[in-house]
Amino acid sequence: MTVNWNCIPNSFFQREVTQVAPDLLGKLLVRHFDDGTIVKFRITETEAYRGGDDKACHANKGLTPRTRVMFEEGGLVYVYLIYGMYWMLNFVTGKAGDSSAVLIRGVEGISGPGRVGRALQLNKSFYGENLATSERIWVEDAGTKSKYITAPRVGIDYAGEPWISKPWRYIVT
DNA sequence: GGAATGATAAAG
DNA sequence: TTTATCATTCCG
Repeated sequence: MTVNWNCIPNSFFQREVTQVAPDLLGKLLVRHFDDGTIVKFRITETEAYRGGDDKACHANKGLTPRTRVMFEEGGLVYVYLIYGMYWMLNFVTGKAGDSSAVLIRGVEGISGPGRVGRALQLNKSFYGENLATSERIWVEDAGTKSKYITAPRVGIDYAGEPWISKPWRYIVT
């Protein structure tokens, strides 16, 4: 069964995270639920988390079992349970060893990254899911380009400057 | 402003 | 083992 014939190839994600993040805006996040229902969400807000120097990126605190997938090649899913109740949805970007990822911060009709995870009924089984081969979650090109603005990222005060001020948050206008 | 709520990581 | 820390959201 090829329900995801239109999914974006992994090569899309294997670029600079600061390019992938704005490119994801306006694209369709597709969720195939266990009961067969397919729902498509238009991505309206993303944030780039760059490996290497960026202290706001989880992977920068050190390679752990949880952040390991970010060191893999782009096109994988990184899900993270925050505050014990919300699953954050991230896409791993870059080549193997780059430890970069894009946080899906908002989709159309839903504001807030925690609510995105709840709407998608995410759980830890999505950790490491490959967007190109998954039959549960993937991304499609909507064929449209969206205008967007940039802004500083949210909720990363612990990272300190200059990372707090980096305009790596992308919002569809 | 502060609580809810659970996995993770670091310390003892 | 315990404790502090969260890429958040909702209620007052």
